[in-house]
Amino acid sequence: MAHVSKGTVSRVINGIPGVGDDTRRRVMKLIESLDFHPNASARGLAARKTNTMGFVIPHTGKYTLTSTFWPMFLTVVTQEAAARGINVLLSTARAEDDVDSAFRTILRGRRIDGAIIGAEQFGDKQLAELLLKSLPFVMMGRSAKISSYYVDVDNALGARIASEHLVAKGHSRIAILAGPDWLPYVDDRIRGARDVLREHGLPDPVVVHCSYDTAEAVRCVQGILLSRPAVSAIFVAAGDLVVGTLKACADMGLNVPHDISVVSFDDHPFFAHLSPGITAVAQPIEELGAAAVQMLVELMAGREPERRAMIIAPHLVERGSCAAPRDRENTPR
Amino acid sequence: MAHVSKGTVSRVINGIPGVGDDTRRRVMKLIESLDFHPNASARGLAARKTNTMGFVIPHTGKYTLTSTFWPMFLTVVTQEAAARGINVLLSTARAEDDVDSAFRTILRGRRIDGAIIGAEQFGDKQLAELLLKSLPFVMMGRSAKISSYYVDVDNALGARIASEHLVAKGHSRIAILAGPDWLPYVDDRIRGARDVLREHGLPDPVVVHCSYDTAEAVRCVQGILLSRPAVSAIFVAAGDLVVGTLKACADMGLNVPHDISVVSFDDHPFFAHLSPGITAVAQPIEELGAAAVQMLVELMAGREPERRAMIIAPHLVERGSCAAPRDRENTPR
DNA sequence: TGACTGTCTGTAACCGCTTACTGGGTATAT
DNA sequence: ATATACCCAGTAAGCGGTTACAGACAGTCA
Repeated sequence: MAHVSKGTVSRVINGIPGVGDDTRRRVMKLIESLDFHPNASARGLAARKTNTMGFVIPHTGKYTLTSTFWPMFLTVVTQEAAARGINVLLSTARAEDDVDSAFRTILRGRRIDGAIIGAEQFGDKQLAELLLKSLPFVMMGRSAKISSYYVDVDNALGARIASEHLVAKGHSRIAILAGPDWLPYVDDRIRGARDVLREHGLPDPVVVHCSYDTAEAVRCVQGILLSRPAVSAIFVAAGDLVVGTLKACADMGLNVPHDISVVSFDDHPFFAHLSPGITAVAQPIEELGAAAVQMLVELMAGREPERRAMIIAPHLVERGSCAAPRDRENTPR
Repeated sequence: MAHVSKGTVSRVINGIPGVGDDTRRRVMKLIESLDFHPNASARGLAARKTNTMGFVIPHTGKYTLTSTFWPMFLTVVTQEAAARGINVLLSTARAEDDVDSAFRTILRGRRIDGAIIGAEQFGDKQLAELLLKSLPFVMMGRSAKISSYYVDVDNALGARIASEHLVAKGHSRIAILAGPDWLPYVDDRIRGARDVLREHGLPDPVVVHCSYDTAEAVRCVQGILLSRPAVSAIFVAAGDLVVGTLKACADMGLNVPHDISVVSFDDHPFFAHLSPGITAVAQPIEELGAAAVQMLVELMAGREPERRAMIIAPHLVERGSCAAPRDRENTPR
């Protein structure tokens, strides 16, 4: 120490009271001019906290960060975290095995103070351990397997909004291209859409489940388009399936929105620039990210968040992919 | 310790020789059954290494992870790192300010042992500091401002491949939609394309620089399409500009590839599913990621990498967006 | 003026590991 | 049998902070 003592320096760095104003100023200046930065490991050891949070997302396809949701969510989370001075450790574990090794090492090694986790990521085993070790974490999305703190978009509401939009345009035969059927939110979205149709006295939608693989989406949509009675609109219940849907329509010579309308659950920057622009139910990504980080921060500070779940409403972004229906019954190809 | 000593345990955990086989086995078993995981901070403190690397990328637009390159690259890097037991700390700093605060804290706080950095990310100041503190790092992409270890795709070659493809199809009037002109690789790509045209005795390409914003890309391409003599093909020198390009073409009623051909530098999963599929020069993302991590690992281990730069060749993925030219001179709109 | 109180700063004991160094055994050489 | 060497395992000194506790000093109050 240039002038004074040691423990004191620690106090000023951490903004702990009980330090004279002049002393504080002096030390601050020294720190500044020496460009001193405390060693993270040492602080972590002594204070038992690393100021780092983990971010764990499910991997979809070859490149896990290629979805229409996670990359943007990650961006927001990173930013929110940075604003609070906390770092983000990224984990894109693939197999269960990886989760069980890499992730455990991170957790048990106290490399992070908490985590934000994609709800679909874990079976009960890992989550049980998380809870066991009482590592604070919040899930993105509700999990069917475990009850914990989480943030989520109002999936049912989003589906309702999309469906109402379709119904308002005059559609009555609607298909839903949905994600894997074991995901809670997929169910919620289907239910929301079905409810709307029933309320309007319309027939239940055709529901096709599909993995988040574009090629498979194409096949699924082909199936939908070939089905009879023909549907006049498709509610694509996940942004990752949009491109595949458009592809299938184009391949069949169907014009969107002329021959068939498309609404997406999930928005993405480039949706605005496709032709036509894709009408979408946009997830409130900023809010979701902020809420997740906020909640996690509370948890890490040992406080109890106000609510166990933050459900945020999505909103419709109307572009050009929905129009009034047109009879396609007699124009197979 | 259940049976034996302490420093010994450390030795077996770190696989340091000088430990009897039986002892080693015994300790291992104990560790296993106790589900013991050493504390990362403590190890970091004592060993002066954190087994964590930083990943710093430039932010483009609102969501920094929305580009056609970085998300996939990040995925690969994360995976490669995980395979070597090292963690990835993500930083998506926005302004220079952030870089100067958050990043310094991370670096100087020895929170990471090394980093992979987007070359365009830094002005000389930060890089100078990095070098100063001798924090091992490798850049993704060559930087005009600093000489350091880096991996990069062969930009000129990629541009040549794209151009040769166009020329082979019969195009002679070609436009290049390129990124910001202060980026070294943008220059390389333009140069590569121009060289090919010259070699074939064709006129120099029309070059338009553009930020990585889709709306701006649309405007730029409109300008290109309106220019006379009309071009018959556009070499989109960055994947992020593809959607905007297609949008502009569609808006003008131009069919791709019938009225105008499009090649992209950068491939992306969904390019295959657009109509038509986008013919693209695909960056060898796997190799780039692997090379970057490999290089960084060498550096972190205090070894000297074989080469100062790893330049990897891209390859053409031919799909449907390029066709033989057709005279568009008399069909303005 | 002496006792009491409150504020500010120094002291030192960890935090949980790594690692250089020391020392006890056993095997090999003399 | 004694000396030399080698292989293991134990010992303890940090690594660079945090923090409970103690102590010094100045101000208050009677």
